[in-house]
Amino acid sequence: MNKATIYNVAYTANVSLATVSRTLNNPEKVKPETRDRVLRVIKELGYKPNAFAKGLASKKSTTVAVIVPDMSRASVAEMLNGISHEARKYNYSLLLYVLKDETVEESEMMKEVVASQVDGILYLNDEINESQYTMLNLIQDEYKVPIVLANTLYPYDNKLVTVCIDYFKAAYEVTSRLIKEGRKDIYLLTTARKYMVNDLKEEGYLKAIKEAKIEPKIIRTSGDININTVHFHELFKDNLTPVDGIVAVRDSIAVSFINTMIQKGKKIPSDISVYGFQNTKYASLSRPMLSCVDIPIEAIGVKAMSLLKQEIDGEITEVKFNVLPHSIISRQTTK
Amino acid sequence: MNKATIYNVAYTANVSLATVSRTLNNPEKVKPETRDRVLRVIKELGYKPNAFAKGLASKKSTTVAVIVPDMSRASVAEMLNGISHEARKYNYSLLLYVLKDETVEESEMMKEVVASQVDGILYLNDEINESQYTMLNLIQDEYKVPIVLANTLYPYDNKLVTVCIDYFKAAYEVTSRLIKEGRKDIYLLTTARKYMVNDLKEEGYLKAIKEAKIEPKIIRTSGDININTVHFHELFKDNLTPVDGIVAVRDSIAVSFINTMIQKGKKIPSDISVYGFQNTKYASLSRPMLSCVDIPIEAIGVKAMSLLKQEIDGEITEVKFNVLPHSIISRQTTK
DNA sequence: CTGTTAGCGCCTTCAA
DNA sequence: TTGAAGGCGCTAACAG
Repeated sequence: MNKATIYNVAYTANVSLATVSRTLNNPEKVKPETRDRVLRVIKELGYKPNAFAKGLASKKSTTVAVIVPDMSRASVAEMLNGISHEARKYNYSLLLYVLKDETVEESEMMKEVVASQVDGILYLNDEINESQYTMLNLIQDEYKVPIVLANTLYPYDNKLVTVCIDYFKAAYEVTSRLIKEGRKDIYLLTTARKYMVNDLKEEGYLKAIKEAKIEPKIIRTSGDININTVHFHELFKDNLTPVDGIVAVRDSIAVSFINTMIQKGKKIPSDISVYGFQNTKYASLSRPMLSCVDIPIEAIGVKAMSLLKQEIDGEITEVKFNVLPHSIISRQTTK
Repeated sequence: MNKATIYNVAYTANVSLATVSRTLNNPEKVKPETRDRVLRVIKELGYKPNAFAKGLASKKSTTVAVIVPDMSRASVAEMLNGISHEARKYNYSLLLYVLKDETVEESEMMKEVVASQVDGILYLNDEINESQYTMLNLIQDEYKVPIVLANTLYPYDNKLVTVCIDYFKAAYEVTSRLIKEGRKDIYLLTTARKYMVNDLKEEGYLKAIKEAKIEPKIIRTSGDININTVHFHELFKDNLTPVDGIVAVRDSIAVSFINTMIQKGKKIPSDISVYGFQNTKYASLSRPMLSCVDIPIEAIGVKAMSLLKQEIDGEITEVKFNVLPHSIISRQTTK
């Protein structure tokens, strides 16, 4: 049983508890010899400071909350790798909150998050709307707890620090590439549920389409693979609806579209060129391998965590929007 | 700023702080009228108990640690959905520790985990070996913190509560099915890094192979898609090596094998039948859709969390091994 | 450079 | 049914 407290250490090292606390938190303020002695005792006794007592006394937890929409989204999981890696550098712990199947209201949950005394909040929910943004802003102001948005954004305001890519531009670019390939019937495959990030992709798509003076075609489908597969089958049932280009807002949607169409005898990319979005494992595991926008998701996680750490340390960052560079990966589903 | 403490509530409700504490933790010990009054004030003031003070005083955190090997593994992410859902029922928080890219020793990290005062630990790392198991056991005994293993197991001992499926049997079953299909050159595709769960799958495979008196063929490859794709290309380069059946320890390995072989002109399943393991999204997104062992991963998460909760509450469970039923899903890569 | 002391906010006996 | 008081383990002035 780890009953070693700071008192035990102080006693056997023949110092006061204050000295023990110092060698741990401000080593430079302790004479090297005593410091070494204390350190030795700490090791001997296997002493680890009690996180609660420390937090209560110092008002800091070295813990940040991570709010995610759904763990099974590949992008979220990969971002967490980056966040975790960076957090370890600062010795920060991660408190995980999954919004999926939410029974409590989100604002209520955020208050619980704050009550858990986290030093900061990482918000990875891309399905953000105005009321949520306002709520987050309120939380940040009222409780003085810094919040960083990662791989999402709310472009109409800049109160919250944000790490993202230029979704608009990325969508514009891939759509333009399809147009340059000579594609005329280019569909955007997006989610039925509307939200900011996908709205931006839609705008980028529309801009390129309008510039080329061709007709925009948008299919709003489910994020669920099984549902959208059925949906695609239905939509292109007769094989008469012309389609020769695809921009999908998620890799998984692109892959299930490809599977559906190949089953119908279409050739990819000769008949239809396809771009996905994100560059998850789905993209490398599809056949043909999916061309897509590469979102540097781990880097976004790392950057978000490091900015949050800065905010926690009181280094106010003037630049709220941190737009990381994306790239376009040409694999086998485009020419 | 949420400076509302228990004192504020007590003051404006005209009671002592003890009463406030009671209405929150032992409501039945408070007269309904006072209780209602206190509750009203709590709401008015937006009071949320400080988690640190509460933890320090009560010695409980209502927080469990979740130790995972790598977030980007689909199985891990999906299990977390289940865990999170169940944890919410008990109002438990999740502290996330990712082992990937570990710089510190695992036993050292576990001590940090314990120092963070979690009430219990969920260990989702399937790459467990004897020394780790011993270490976990030590932690559980020494610090009196319950540990539950989820989707992994160490079959040679039964000190730790475990939730898993019968990996051995599952592998035996799918291998047997391939044999019944008339397959003769059945490969096991497993990871180069040896670990318990995959060793069990290997044993199940070997048992079926031996019973059928055919030759076992095992390929140990990487968990990394790009690497194992190259590996498969190399191994079956000449197209002369006979192969007509596959059991892969992970869906992703099965899918990359399929892609490689189809590229070489093989037909699935007429030339080669393939079984994967897990039933992740990769299985439904492959073409043809992957037949595989279905591991009820969310259910494992739920069960693990609920057992952990029981242990925390002192309800010692006699049954250490909880083997959940798996099933075999026949899709398009088998006859 | 080190020790003393007063909290941090809450829970939990013990009395009343 | 309620209140008073001690203490959980640690940090952070303030002295020395």
